[in-house]
Amino acid sequence: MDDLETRELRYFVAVAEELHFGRAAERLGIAQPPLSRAITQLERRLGVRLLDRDRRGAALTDAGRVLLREARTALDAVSAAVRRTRRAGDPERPLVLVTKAGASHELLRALLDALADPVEVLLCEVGEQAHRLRDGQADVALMHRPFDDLAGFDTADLHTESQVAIVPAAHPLAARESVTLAEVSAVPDLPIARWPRLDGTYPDGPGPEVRTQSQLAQLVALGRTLLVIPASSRAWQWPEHVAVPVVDAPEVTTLLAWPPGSPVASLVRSAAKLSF
Amino acid sequence: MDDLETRELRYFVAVAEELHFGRAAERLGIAQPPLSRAITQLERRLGVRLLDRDRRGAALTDAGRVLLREARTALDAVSAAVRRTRRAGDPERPLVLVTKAGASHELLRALLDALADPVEVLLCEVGEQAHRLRDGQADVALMHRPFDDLAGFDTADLHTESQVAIVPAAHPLAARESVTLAEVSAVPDLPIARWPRLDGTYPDGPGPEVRTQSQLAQLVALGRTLLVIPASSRAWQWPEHVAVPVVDAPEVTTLLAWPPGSPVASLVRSAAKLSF
DNA sequence: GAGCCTAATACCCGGTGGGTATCAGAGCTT
DNA sequence: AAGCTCTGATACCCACCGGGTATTAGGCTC
Repeated sequence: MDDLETRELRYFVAVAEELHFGRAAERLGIAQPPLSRAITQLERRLGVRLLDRDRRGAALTDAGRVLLREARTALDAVSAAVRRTRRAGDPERPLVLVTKAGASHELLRALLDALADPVEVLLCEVGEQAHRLRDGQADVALMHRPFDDLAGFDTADLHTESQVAIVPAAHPLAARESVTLAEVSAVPDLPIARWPRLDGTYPDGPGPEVRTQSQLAQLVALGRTLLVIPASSRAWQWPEHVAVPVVDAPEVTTLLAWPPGSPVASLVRSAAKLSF
Repeated sequence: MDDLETRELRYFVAVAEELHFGRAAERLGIAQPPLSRAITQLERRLGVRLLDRDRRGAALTDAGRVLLREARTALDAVSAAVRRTRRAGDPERPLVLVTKAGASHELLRALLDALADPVEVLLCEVGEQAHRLRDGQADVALMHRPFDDLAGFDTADLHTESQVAIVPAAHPLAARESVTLAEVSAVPDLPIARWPRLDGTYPDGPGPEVRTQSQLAQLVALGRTLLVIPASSRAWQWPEHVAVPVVDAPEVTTLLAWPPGSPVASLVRSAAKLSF
């Protein structure tokens, strides 16, 4: 009566994301009628209307939005169970550490040295670490406060530092000893790039839209945007750019995060202590 | 190939908990042969041996222990999805707050007043709040640091206080201005009670074993054990007992906890600010 | 009103989850 | 040592249900 199967959750997520039964069915590799029936049955079992069907598709109800969020985390948890169990059965399983491209090499190197066991490093795009951790693709993540979403993880701080602005050497700001956030936000010819939100849409603003680190690097190199980043991120500093301290930007803490209850906790904590 | 159904997880959890196919099958309401087959199939699909079958039952492998832990959290997440979706579809859904019996009445009252919306209060035993939160039976929990397991939740502190020891008025310690943890631990005629661990076993020690608050209350009332608790817990202080400050006991923080990403976050945060 | 695009309904089929009956092997008991 | 007992595994069958195709039912556009 009240235990759903993951299949039903997958089906619902597909429909909720596509908002279209036909496309969702195609994505799932099944025909449209069984999918319609499955969703109807799901609604009957939950006793709740999830979608408002309409002549040109479907729209989520409030309850549907709740289920979409909950179903995603539940499916992640199931995936995590599969991945972690498989890895636990592998005799020479490496620890998987996920980090975004562009994190400090020195710190990463020191960390890998501190961990005696073999470690596999997985690179992902900005903001993706949490998801990799949640669905079991990684055991531990290198993340940054206050940027990354740390909700639901245990953490150990590694390093705290201030931020600098990366500007073309020829720009007026490049001569400054230091700048403020208000100043860098207001530079009209170097609007700050906009990252997508969790739902894939972009906030309004004058800056260019970017999805990946490499897109951003391209824009910075072209002198089309400026960038506020932790001081240690030397990878961004080409000869034709300079780094100017931003006095009132929040401190950035590089830290390790892992799912609560994971057996990596003790290992990682001691490594974090060792390396700093 | 790599997506399990919750049914398979439920079956495995039952076997892993009973360590006996027959009893597990009975608990699940199915016959033993299909259960054996399901577990075998699960092992084949994961490519990992989960149980060492034996003449007198079964024992978990390392991978099996991993799957047991992961499967429980995944099943909790699925239950949470069902509960929260049902509640989201209910037009006059109350917020469900879970607290252990014996928490401060004044604080709880102030909190309920601060929350404009109707709130349903759910009482549970010590240490059970986290589970109620994880499987969606509650939206927010009143918990205590450093006692409760806060892993995986967002929190807002409400109140911090020191601890006192509750001892019979006739006892020598009752005359003291203050005591230390070392002193109260060493009182031979009032050994501190032992609570079960997460797996249900008890740590060694001279004190009586308790499972519930009321059992403990009984023992305290009988003068068979002493108790170190936050100073505000007046409910424990009968006329024939006195409270003696414990100078080196850790401060106890009463706080609200909720699952990350929950829409109650903003509501609860503002209420927490209002009430203190 | 014709044509379309949507989701829902009708109906059939095959796979598989669950049932009973039975087997197989490792301790006990005597 | 033979047999009993308790375990999980195997064999086999059935019925349900998840998935398929064909079709219907609305509502929009032109």
